[in-house]
Parts: sequence; C-alpha cells; structure tokens
Amino acid sequence: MPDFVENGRVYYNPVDYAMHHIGGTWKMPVLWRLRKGVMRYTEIKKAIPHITHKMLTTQLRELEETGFVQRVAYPTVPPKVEYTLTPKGVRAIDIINVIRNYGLELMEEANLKEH
Amino acid sequence: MPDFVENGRVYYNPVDYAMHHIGGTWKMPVLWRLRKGVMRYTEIKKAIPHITHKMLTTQLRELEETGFVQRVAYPTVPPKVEYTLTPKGVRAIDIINVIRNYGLELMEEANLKEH
DNA sequence: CTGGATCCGATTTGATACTG
DNA sequence: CAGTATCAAATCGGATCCAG
Repeated sequence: MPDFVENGRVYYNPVDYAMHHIGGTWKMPVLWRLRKGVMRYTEIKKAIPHITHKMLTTQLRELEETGFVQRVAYPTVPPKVEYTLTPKGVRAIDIINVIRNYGLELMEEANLKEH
Repeated sequence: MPDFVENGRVYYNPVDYAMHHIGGTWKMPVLWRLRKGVMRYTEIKKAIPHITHKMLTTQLRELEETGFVQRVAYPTVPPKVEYTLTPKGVRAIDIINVIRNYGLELMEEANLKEH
C-alpha cells in the first residue's frame, strides 16, 4: 500500500487516513454526541466531560472542514450556533459504534482480570 | 459514562480506552502485519514503511504488555526474536479491518472529489 | 539481530484573557 | 453565547549511539 497524499499531507495507510479524520481524543466523542440530532455549542460542551473550550472549537472546525459536521449560525444576540451530522458524519457513527463496543469489551476483560 | 481508571491512568470513555490500546500511528500497522502469522523483528521493520527502530521496539513492547502480541526470544547469537498475535491480538484484527475499510472508503470519496 | 538510552525538535493540548 | 489569540506544559517522534 503506497503513501497517499492529500493537501500536501502524507498518509501512510488507510487506517492512518481514517484516524486523521475521526481520531484524536475528541473527534469521536463529539460525533457520538451528535448522533441523535442537532445540538448547540454549549450543549455539546456540557455533554462531554473534561473537554476544554479551545479543544471543542478546534475539533468542531476541523470536523466541519472535512465534511462530517454542518454548522449553522443564527445572527442573533447572543449568538446561537447549531451543529448537526452530515451524511458523512452519520456514516462515521457506524465505525465509532464498532470501536466503542470493542472498548467496552476490553474494559470488561480488564475488570474481570482484576479479581 | 463515568471515567475508567486503570493503572493510575484515567480513560474518558470506551473509545478512549480502545484507542489507547490499538491507536497511535504504529500499533495497528504492526498488528495488521502479524495477522497472517509469526514474524521476526527485522521482517516487521522491513514490512512497515517509515517506521523507525525506536517506534517499532516501543510499540512491540507495549503490545506485549497489554497482551496483544507474544514475544519469543531464542538465545542464539545473533539473537532471533519472533512475534505472534495472541487471541486478543487476533480479535483486534477484526476492528482494524473495519477501520481500514472505512479509510479506503474515505480515500475513494476524496479521490472522486478531486476531479 | 535486537534492544535500550539519550538528546532534542515538533506537535498537541490546556489555561487564560479578550471580543462582539 | 460562541469564538479567537497567546503562551506554556506535556507528549510524541526521530536521529543517534552503545550493548549483548
């Protein structure tokens, strides 16, 4: 499998490419929270423990640029901004679900071994 | 979903936990190469483009500690060391396969859009 | 052949302050 | 309410050297 270049960035393999889009500490949690429908910025922030303001905004920006999330801003005062999954984002939920279930599986094994 | 603590380390969610075990740039490529059977250190190194000596050894060490890979060293001169997947490692291949196919899917979409 | 250790630059992340 | 900018801390990764 040769390298894959996009926007001047080199990806070593398909896993690398996929993880660049939905990987990192925060992208999957953000997508996962949006799976049931539209959410406002502050809602997402409250729903994800530990995430900082900076991390949430940068991750949302990247997910928007890569087409996983749609951002709709209402020009009101104070501002109101809504985020929803695009079809591409909905597709990602399938993958996240697999990884999530696998994580639960590993956690169970780990728990069992502690006794 | 509350935090999950193991070995003094805090995991925020099941995805976080799973990715700590098989995530990062190199763990999945290493496991993937081992899917067909036993390999020696240098074989793996040659099979994975770009990986450095340091990264391969540290990732193999971690995969061994977490039970994904078994290491067998033959006390010969020069040394000969063989790596194989454990059942836990074999199980991980299923997940990697899903992520890998998803990556291929995203890469196709991206290629189509470039024209 | 395989592995460990060190140094150092690059990248990522968090805390904080400021804005309309 | 939502977003941007800046700075510092932490983590990660590569190059290199030494060893059994």
